[in-house]
Amino acid sequence: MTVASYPPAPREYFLRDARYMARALVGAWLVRSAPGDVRVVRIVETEAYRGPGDAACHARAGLTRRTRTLLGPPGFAYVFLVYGRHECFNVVCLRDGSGHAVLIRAAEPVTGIARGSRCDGPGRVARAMGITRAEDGCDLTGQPLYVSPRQGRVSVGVSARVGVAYAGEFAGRPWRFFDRASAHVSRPPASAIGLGNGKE
DNA sequence: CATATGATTCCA
DNA sequence: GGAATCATATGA
Repeated sequence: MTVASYPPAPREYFLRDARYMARALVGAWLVRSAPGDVRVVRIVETEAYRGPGDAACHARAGLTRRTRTLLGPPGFAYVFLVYGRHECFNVVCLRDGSGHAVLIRAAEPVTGIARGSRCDGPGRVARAMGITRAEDGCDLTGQPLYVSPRQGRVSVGVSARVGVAYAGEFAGRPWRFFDRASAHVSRPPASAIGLGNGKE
């Protein structure tokens, strides 16, 4: 397999609500293609963040230094630091100023990922792909970092988002999506099907 | 300027 | 179970 097997998605691919974008990204590929550094992972878990009206979305703060790319045009990377140590990688979508984005929460190593390096968990995905805040605002429709659409079918599970308990009624919205067949989802899918996970 | 906290991970 | 660790957002 070469990078040619994973063509970049065009801008139009990103012009949709985060709910649909998040679902579409399950099974899609995230590719880093730079001279001497080719990495590919298969996305298996995502979450939708839906703009200023979503109490869990950073866009609720309005236009600030941090939300500049989140509130920018679709098809670009929104990368932020959480808990002072972990970078989180998001795909901005829908339309310029909408504040919609999809958090990539977990992936499966495909190519160029160091052996033993895990990709389950948003901080780990970013680290495995070498994504830092330096990539914030990066255009995702071409090299060096891009998304390649899913090939084939995927059975997608749905659950509430993780780590957003502070968001009131929005904490329970079923805006997390994952590949039911993947062993690399960051949390047990059991929490997903409404059976509860013993917490919260 | 001061302070609280987080879209998490790692270790005990 | 709890600490780590710092940029951001918010309020004085």
